[in-house]
Amino acid sequence: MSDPLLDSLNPEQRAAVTLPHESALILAGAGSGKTRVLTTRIAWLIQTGRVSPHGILAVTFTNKAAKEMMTRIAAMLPINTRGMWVGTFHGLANRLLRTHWREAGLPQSFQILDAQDQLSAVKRLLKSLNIDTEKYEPKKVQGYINGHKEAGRRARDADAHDEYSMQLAELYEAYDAQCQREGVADFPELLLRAYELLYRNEPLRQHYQTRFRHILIDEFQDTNALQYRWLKLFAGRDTALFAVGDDDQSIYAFRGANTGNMLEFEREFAHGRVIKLEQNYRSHGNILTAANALIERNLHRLGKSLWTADGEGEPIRVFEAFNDQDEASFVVDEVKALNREGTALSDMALLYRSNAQSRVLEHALFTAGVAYRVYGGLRFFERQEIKHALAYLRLLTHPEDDGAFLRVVNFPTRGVGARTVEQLADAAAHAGASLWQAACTASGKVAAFARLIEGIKQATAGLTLAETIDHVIEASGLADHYRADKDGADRLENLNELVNAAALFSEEAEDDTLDAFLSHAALEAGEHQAEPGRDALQLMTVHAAKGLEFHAVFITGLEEGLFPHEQSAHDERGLEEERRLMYVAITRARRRLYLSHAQSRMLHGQVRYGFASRFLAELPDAVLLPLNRRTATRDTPAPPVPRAAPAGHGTGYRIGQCVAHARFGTGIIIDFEGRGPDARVQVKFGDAGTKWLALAYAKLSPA
DNA sequence: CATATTCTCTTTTTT
DNA sequence: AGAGAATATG
Repeated sequence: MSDPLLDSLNPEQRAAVTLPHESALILAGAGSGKTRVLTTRIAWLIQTGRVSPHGILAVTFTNKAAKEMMTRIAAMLPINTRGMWVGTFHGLANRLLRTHWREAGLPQSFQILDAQDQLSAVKRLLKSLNIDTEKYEPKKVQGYINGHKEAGRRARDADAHDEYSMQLAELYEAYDAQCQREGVADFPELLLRAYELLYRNEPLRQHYQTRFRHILIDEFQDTNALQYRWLKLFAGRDTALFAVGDDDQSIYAFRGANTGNMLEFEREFAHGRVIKLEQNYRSHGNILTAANALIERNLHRLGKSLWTADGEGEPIRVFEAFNDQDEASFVVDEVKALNREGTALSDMALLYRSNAQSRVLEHALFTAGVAYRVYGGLRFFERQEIKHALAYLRLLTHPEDDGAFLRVVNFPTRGVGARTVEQLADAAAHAGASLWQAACTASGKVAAFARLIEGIKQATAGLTLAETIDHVIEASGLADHYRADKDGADRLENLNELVNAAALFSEEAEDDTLDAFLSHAALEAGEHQAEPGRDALQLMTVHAAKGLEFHAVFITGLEEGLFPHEQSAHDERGLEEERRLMYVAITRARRRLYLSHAQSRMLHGQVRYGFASRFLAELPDAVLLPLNRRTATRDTPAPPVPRAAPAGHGTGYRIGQCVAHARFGTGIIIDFEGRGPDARVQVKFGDAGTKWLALAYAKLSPA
């Protein structure tokens, strides 16, 4: 029997899509059609009448993935998908809490704190309790709180044995109390609250457990402890869980993702029903050979090996540059050549381990006139001018929000300084009231601010969302402030863009209240720099590249200390995660892959000398094509000789030079100090690390 | 109270 | 190098 949904699937994919009503784990390698299987499964379940859209819960990690899933399902099924719950963990938790806010113990219009907001809330708490921020760093406290929430632990469940941990637990408790008082919830709180809601509320739990007959989870390897418990709670006796993931692509362990959930899931739910999707439809053979060889070095994995029906394809090109600039110019040349041969710029990606590395690359691209687009960095709803405008809006709908109050009480400056705010905070604390309430009974400039907000509230009653925001931007003085600022043009434009975003939101969303828009802003921070339509080279970190694919991929900065990053290279777990990251990077490429490293590069304002990444050595030589120094032609500049590094005051050594030591082996001179008999050099050795050596004693020889 | 200056800290990041 | 925060100065 032929079914158009299933015809184009391979046997494993088809088996996964048509699994009976039981839980199962799908181990889906990179490029094996993971999303396709997930969406086809949903379409198949509905089309064959096994479940109505109402009985489906599909969870992803990013908004992008959720949208993609919706689009694909809609393309396969000509029915309305309204009743289906498809979204991110946080989006779905938010939906649940908005519906059952009373049972969850939240105010109806509770606000969501993003990571920035949360950090300032923590700082504010520490300040109000007179806590030494040297000893209890705000970031650490935030990490502590989130760590516990993500493990499903409240302050009372935190183990506190010594003074330090007891204090942390108390801070956690006080922080939650502050949030409750102000009617706000941070990201992990959304999940924990939703979890507790269902956990404690039997009828509600039963309702959802009966309703969702199929729960499907994407990128299962990225779930943390709380998310896993969350899923278990939603699953009733008759619910089938369909988890799709790839342990080899787990790159978020550093923020709590637990690959162990996959093993746990297999034991608890799948009972051995595991389907491996190993046929890769993306990359040519050599690229997969390299990826497989690399990932096999990891000991902690479920085991899986990609293969392709395509040919070997081209070898992987490896380039060693003198320095970061040389590397960048190599990339530019290759990109231009590929582009001339017909590859669209947008089908090529430039990947790096950390955002800071993009600068040099951008500079070279800009100079060469190559269009490019950088992903990452500040996103729309995270910009300060946008956050200011949103804070005014939050104050309108939810005056108890002290965080919002503090953000804008003196922005634009209206003569309310730190001193005044402190007094206000004292008054509020005494009266057990919010800053807003205290402000309403105050006099002078604070009272003027309160009148301003009241005035805006009245003036915007009955206006549409976009009109309201427009009014707020003008009446608050934000617009004037940025108009007066000579560098404010961009910010002003962004504020206009916010009004447009609101208008668009009103058109698309079912619920276009101010509260809904604010949730939207917090949960979906917005595209990075939406500038579609233009053909541009894609620049991003390896993390940001997960889930994407390109004709040609450049992985740059393959040096020890950078990739693998030195922070992670010390322990086995960190190193395995770095290796998975490299695996993700390699498997982004369809046809052509470039790996480059530089002998030296500017880092934190100074030149650093590094060795080639160990990951390069872990790839089989047979698939690599070392590109020797480009043959200098008339129009290429002479190869940059390691720049006239400060000579070692006539000692015959210079920075950047390779030397050999009887005991430590070979290394590179990275610093120089003193002169004459006291002269010392700092040498970075391959195995022995970095050492200061006195030239008078150490027997060094040029290598 | 607002603005200029110095100091500090730099992995990855979604929600 | 460069941003953001803490701190000194007008």
